[in-house]
Amino acid sequence: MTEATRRERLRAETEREIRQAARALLVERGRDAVTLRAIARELGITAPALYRYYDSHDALLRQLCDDICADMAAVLYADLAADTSGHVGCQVRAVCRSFRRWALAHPQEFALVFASPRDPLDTDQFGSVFLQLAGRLIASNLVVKHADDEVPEVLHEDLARFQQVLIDAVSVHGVTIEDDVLNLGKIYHVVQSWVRLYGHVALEVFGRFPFAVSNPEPMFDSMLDHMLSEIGFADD
Amino acid sequence: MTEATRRERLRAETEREIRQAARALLVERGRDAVTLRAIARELGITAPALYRYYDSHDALLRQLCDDICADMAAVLYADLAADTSGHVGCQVRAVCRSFRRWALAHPQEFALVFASPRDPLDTDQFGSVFLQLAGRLIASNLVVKHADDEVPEVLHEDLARFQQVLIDAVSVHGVTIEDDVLNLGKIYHVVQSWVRLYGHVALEVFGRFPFAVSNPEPMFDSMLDHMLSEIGFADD
DNA sequence: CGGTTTTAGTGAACGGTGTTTACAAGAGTT
DNA sequence: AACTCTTGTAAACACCGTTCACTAAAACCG
Repeated sequence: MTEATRRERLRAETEREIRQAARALLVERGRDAVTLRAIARELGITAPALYRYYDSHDALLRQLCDDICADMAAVLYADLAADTSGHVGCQVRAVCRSFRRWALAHPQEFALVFASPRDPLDTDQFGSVFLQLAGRLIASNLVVKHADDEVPEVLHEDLARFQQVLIDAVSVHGVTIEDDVLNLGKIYHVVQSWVRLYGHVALEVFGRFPFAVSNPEPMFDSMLDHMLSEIGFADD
Repeated sequence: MTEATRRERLRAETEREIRQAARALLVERGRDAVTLRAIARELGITAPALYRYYDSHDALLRQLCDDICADMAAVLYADLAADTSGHVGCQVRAVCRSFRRWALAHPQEFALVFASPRDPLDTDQFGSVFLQLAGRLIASNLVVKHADDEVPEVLHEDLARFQQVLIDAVSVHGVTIEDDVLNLGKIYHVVQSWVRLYGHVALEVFGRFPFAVSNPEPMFDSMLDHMLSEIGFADD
């Protein structure tokens, strides 16, 4: 069965251990603790050996980002699947809550993936996760509600492109979106929802609300309510 | 006039140069380039000498954060003052735009101050800047519009405390807020506005919109419009 | 099988980092 | 002038990313 040679198996195993060690260091002692020497120490090898697996410390960190995104995606998908209500509104709510929960439980990972200046070109898995989830949820049965003329005309081009990206993303998985379900107005509100979701979660993770919030969860839920009703998921 | 001794003046000057060098390094070559040795090199001294001014590298970074906040505050206040329209809605818009402009022009600073995991205890100047600006603008003549019962009851306590903090913050500067102008519903919407403002700006700075936005400014302005109308600044 | 190539790992080295320590030299004080 | 306080230095320690020459073992091949 395993076509891999002995050497390939060992290499894959070592690579797995490297990622695992890097992740543990990030979680337990922060971004700056993810050093080549610390990772190597964990594996019982020397630092230069890691260059057989990654071109540089930077490349390893990028890999780490991708791993984090993949793991987060798995969590989000799982929590989405756990919602058996059949109501899209509930599903959206479940995913948003899942995102917040994940971010609060993994602040270092969140900071690395979602709050580091980076070139917009290099994309990790996050983009596709977002597209898959958003696309899937939108495609289901979102009530058509928003007129295109609500959104400024300058944005039409970008939003139309994003619309196409969304359609392509879900069509890869066999789902098709009818044109009347996904208009520009709706796309715009999806983006606005992402702004609010991300804004709240990041502020909470980074402790940047302008006052001490003793219990942020109801505030988040309240924000979600407004967000969902605004986007048309009011009584789903 | 200058009561300071010669030594005190020299010390203050050196400290100023340290901050200046640290800032330049952050701006030009990123957070990781702000090293004690690099700063010392810039001043023509040796690294251990910096320990006469700061307890550690970490303490220096914290000072850097405060400096950044102070500078940003100065920019925001200036842009606020530059708006001579007399309309509070225009002033809020001016400050929000100023915040976005500053963040885009200073991504490294923004990331350091607004997107680093930190203990919520240690507060830099940002909190007071926010309070001053928000308080001042709210105090002016915001149309009463939002009922308290819109906000979940669990939030009342936190929001009431924040309300008091706001009142105190502006009263220090001689401004008083009448009770009927600042109710919990309004406070809640102020917080929600901060969520959206921060969310958009951070997403733009970090390139984390789910698709390539070729021209984010109109999207920001559009968001601002919705935000202001929601908070009651519609036709000010 | 025997010889060759490919590979994963080592150890030493280079220049960089934060931090501590012992020490010098000047400024301020009495 | 003698003394103290302050600001700097140089040396050292342990850590960092990275390069390079080298070894030993695995894989390949005639």
